[in-house]
Amino acid sequence: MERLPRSFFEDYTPSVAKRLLGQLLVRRIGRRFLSGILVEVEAYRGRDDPASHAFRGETPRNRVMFGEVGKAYVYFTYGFHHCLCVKTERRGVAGAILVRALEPLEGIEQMKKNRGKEEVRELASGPGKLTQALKIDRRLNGEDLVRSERLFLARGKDTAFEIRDSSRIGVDRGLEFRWRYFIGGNQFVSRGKPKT
DNA sequence: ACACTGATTAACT
DNA sequence: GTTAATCAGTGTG
Repeated sequence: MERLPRSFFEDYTPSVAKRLLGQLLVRRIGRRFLSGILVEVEAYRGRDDPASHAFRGETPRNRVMFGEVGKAYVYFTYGFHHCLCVKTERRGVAGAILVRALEPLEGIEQMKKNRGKEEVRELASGPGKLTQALKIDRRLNGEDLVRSERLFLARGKDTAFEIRDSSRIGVDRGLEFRWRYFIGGNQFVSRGKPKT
């Protein structure tokens, strides 16, 4: 299994986001491995991006978005859900990619238990769903995805797919940026609706 | 197929 | 005090 190196993440966030499609997210809990293919992501930046948590600068919550690239930014939202992002750009410049959906690969039975759902399509087809399926919460905020044994990214095998884009889901600002990217025709993409 | 709502927390203004 | 990078369930057409 070839892990993604630090240099993978040190670039303009929308570019990294597109390259992240088709790669693997791996969660290890004890001896158990849960993994999936990234099929939907969204890019967020900083001062130039009104939809970003980092738009108004650094705060205790978003500080990972300003640190070393390749780390996990995990936040809690709507009083219910955790979301997983990957830090990009470079130290001191805000950037992160929200992982919005996975095509489950390993550990599907465990994911079903974690989610309380049987249909594979319901396991990780949304940002809050995938963190529940993989048992990701704020204890993993700041985790180094380049080195961690508990949560990391690896090279995917399939590269033959069509990348589609749209505006980002669940935000009403920054609609001019088409920074949501997903694999065309993939069954595991979330069914959230972009405004454009 | 689509719209609306309740759930529940914490960060931010 | 308000809002949020969401989800599941319910009601309507």
